[in-house]
Amino acid sequence: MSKKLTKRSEDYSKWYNELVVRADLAENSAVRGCMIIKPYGFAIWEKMKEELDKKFKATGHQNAYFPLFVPKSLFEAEEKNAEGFAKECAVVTHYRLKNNPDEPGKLMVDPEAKLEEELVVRPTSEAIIWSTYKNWIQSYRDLPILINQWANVVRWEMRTRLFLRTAEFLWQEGHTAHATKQEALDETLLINNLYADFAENFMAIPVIRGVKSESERFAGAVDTHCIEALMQDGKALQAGTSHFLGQNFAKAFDVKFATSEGGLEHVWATSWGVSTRLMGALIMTHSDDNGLVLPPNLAPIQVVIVPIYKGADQLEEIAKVATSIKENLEEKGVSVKFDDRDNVKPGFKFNDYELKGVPLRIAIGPKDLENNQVELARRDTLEKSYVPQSELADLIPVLLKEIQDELYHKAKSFRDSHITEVNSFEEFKEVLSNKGGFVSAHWDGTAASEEAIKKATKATIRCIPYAAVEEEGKCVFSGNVSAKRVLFAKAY
RNA sequence: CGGGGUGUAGCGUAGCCCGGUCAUCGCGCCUGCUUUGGGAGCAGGAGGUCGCAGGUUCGAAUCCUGCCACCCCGACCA
Repeated sequence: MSKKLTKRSEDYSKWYNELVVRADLAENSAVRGCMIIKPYGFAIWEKMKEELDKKFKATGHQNAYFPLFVPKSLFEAEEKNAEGFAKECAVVTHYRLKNNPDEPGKLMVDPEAKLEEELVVRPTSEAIIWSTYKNWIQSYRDLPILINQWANVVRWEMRTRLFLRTAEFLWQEGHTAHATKQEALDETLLINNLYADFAENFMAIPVIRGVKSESERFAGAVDTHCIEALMQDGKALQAGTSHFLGQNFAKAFDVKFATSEGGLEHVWATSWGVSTRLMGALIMTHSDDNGLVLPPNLAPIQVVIVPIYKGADQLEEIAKVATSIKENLEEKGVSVKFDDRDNVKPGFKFNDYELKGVPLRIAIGPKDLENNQVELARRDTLEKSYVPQSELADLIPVLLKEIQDELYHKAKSFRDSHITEVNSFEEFKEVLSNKGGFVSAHWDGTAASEEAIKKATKATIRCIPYAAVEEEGKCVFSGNVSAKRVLFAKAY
């Protein structure tokens, strides 16, 4: 394997895959389409979970857990939802293996142990959860129910890619039940905005908030809200979704509640989720030819200290200084690693931590001991400077904050410069194939035009932005009247 | 499921057309010494049913048949 990463500009997919593997985030498993998330990658995911969990709880949500298996009869209750996911379901049909009489030492599925009813491995949990909510809800006093679960789900995708599309993935899925339509609509919006805030302020990923067109809508939803991010190759990535489910699931599972006025009504619902796919967004938003670039908020190691020394005596001297710097920083809540491994040289460590995206690196050598300084290097800009040891504890927290902000602004200015307004289909195609990114265009609101555009360009409507202004226009494809511009892009 | 491709050490590969000291090279790994301010050098070493199963042949990584797996391009998708 070559030491240098494939260049991002040369082969974006190859760059991405190599980066994920070599930065120690994840790897393909022997199981078809499934991914192994390695400790370093999982530490990042845990930081994301922790922050999201905090936000969910601050808005009144609670965690719970529902079964992995969904009996087929429950799964098919909400027809649109079932139909939408039917093509990618793993299904459990048997519950026992036995010795294979024809092949000693091998096992076979015991045909006697066929399940009377097949179990669908959840691709999403609306069905199992709503069949449960039915038992929990009788009166308006039981509402709202605001529940989130951290879980794995399985979707048998034809083609998979690390983090972006795997057969099994980790996510959180919120499922709420409300007495009124307005309350459910508010919840849908609350969560989409919560996701946007999380993506932008915690992950430094700028996103566009909006609503999906009918054809991109979640199966079983009345409306799907989403946040859309833009990757460095000009393709869009759906980073999170929040669905207003109306009364679809309440009707499918017959969930009614007694109102305060003595009536009986169907419950209103939402569901929402973000997944390990956000890790893909993280990687593709910030990383470069040297490897991963992590926003300090997410970095398992925020500062690494690399000693440069000859002989054990010198290492000891450096270790004293390094340990004291480490302690001072840890007191301020900064996570620090002192890498005193003796089997690799400093140059190797420099490259390794750049590959892993550690935001700041401190190098300490004999020269620095003499001058009471350290060499401080930023991962994002690759800038190096010499800093007095005494200033580090104050400087570094400030610098980490600054890096966090600058990563966001850099990504945002890239994103903003890749939203192009077009007014003809020629222009549409030209921008899409030469520049990429989001194309802001008028659309007549019909599925037919959307489909035709997709066929001709591979671009789909990513969302109808909340911020879209009402203006008279003509659909870029059909020429029919349009009231606002929507965002198209090629997507992951 | 259509079209194309690939399976050789932990990873990446050469060899395959034209069968015969061809199992090659790089990375990694182990041991030792020297190194250490940007991916160390030298010396020695371990590691392989050449995807699986048949067949052709005196002889198969190489040719033939079947199977399996994976990758890329479509359809599907958080």
